[in-house]
Amino acid sequence: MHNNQFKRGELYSFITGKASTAIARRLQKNFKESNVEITIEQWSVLYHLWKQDGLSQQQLCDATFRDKPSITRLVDNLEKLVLVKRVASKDDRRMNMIYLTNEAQVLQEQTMALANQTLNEALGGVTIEEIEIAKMVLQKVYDNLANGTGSL
Amino acid sequence: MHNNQFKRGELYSFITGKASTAIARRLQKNFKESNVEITIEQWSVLYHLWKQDGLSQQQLCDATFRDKPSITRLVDNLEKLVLVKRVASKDDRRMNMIYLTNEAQVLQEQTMALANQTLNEALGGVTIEEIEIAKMVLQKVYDNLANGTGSL
DNA sequence: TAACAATAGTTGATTTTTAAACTAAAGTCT
DNA sequence: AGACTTTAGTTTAAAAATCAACTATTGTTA
Repeated sequence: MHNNQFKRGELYSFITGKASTAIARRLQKNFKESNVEITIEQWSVLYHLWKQDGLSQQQLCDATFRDKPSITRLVDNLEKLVLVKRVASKDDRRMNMIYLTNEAQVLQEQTMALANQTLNEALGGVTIEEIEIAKMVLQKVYDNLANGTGSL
Repeated sequence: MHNNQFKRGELYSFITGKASTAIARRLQKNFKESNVEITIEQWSVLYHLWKQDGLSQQQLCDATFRDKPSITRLVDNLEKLVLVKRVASKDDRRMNMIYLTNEAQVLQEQTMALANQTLNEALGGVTIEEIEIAKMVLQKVYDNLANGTGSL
């Protein structure tokens, strides 16, 4: 009920996420060209484990914005690739703590470089100020929708 | 090419599209609560047909940023739901023109209202100027990746 | 015209996502 | 302690995405 009298007809891309889909496809392509044989979804899990190792599956759900079954299967596949390891928590036997293997540590530098390269390709011709505003808008959108039943 | 010295570590959401995922989930939830029994993907096809009826499947690929098999199956399912109809083109017998049924016409007003409501929920507290900049950035990202050496 | 290439769409196999129902382990409350 | 609820994770089934191979039609070109 505030001043959001934007042009509705042009907001389709906000819903479909064309830009993020394009970035993900390009990143996947850049992985493939460098013979990095993991999916973007798997990489997004590794990304958060590189920031902090030993997260629980629930923490990975929150971090990657995926639901529990998705994380279960992603961790399944990452275990098959010997990139992570499930370790039962001693404090709470319901929880699995997910740890990176040495094989996964090796991937960090290369894939982060590819991610940065991809973002450079994506953000060419966009100023830092514009990027900051876009980031802020996307974060606000997420916050608006992430909690509660959230009507304004 | 040059001055994109942004803070990389915070750009994760650009890749994962958390915001657009959140919007899509909320829209799906709002559909469900109003007993609109279609998926967001199906709706995205109908959306473009409401703008212009009788598009070919290839045109729907371009409009929705999906590949041909995806559109084939989406149109399959929409035909099962009696929301669209395939009509062989007379000019080019390779092409199917996709037309909305009366049942689909009825959905337009209700679902567009739900989409607007969802966007209002998503964009609360964001100014028009910020939205315009975010839209521009996302469009530029898409253009940067769609043209180049890119796929599709 | 014949040979070849490009385009529109389909089909098959594999993977991912999602919702819903489910098990197991903690926590809560009397 | 016993009943109830919550939390962490798994499983199942359906929709969708992706990659590759395929048919049919159209366009190009020698």
